[in-house]
Amino acid sequence: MRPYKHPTPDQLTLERIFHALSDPIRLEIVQHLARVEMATCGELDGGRPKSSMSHHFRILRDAGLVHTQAEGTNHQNRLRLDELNARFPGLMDAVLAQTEASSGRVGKPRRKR
Amino acid sequence: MRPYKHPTPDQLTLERIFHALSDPIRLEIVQHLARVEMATCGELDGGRPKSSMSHHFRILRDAGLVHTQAEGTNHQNRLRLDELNARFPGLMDAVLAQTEASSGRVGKPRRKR
DNA sequence: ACGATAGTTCGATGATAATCGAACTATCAA
DNA sequence: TTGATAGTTCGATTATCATCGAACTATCGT
Repeated sequence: MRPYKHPTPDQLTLERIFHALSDPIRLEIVQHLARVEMATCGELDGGRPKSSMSHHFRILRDAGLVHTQAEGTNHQNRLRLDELNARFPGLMDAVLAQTEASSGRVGKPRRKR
Repeated sequence: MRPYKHPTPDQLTLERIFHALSDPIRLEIVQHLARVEMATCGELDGGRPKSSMSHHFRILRDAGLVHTQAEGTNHQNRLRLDELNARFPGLMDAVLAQTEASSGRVGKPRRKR
């Protein structure tokens, strides 16, 4: 299970991406990742069970929105911003424009560890 | 039931819009509307039952993507492009960029009126 | 090797959504 | 008023999806 499978840019579809972003939790994850550049799953769980978070990250990964990389015992996630901008110009601008305005925290207040 | 209820731009949410666009039929409807400016429900049904189409148009309407106006016995739909561009800059660019490239017809070849 | 931590996978449950026929509403034309 | 057309609403069925506990895998530190 370790080496995650990420779709290549040409495999991305709007439909899949829109489905991934149509869930409030996942939309917040994406907007949060834009602010912090990188985060582990645990940092964004907001008290939700790990299995739920794993599920959401998988959908974001499969849609091509997020890249996940194992680093020791925890997994770093980052937005695939460059690739998304290249493939769907404007899309992420729209998604992330909301971000700067509303700095509403997504999960835990912001870190510990 | 006649006078449709359309959300105002400030009532639009990305989440709702993304959900609306996460269905292949609805995504095609939107991309098609961008090409033809206006169309009745029947023009885009692609052989599907009216009740299904009515359902999809309602979701597009409720999400604020489409404006529907009754004209006699048939109802004209148009994309709310200006308002969408104002509220979520870049979003529709991304959605419609696919359109010009792939001119794949959505429903029936292109009817009268 | 042991325990702890981070995350995944599995499976069940409940919620949300798509599909479609049938009945209904509204408008127009004869 | 009758018939035809365009679309909506209702209700049932099915499919898709989110949620979460439990068991599992992998890595690190001691």
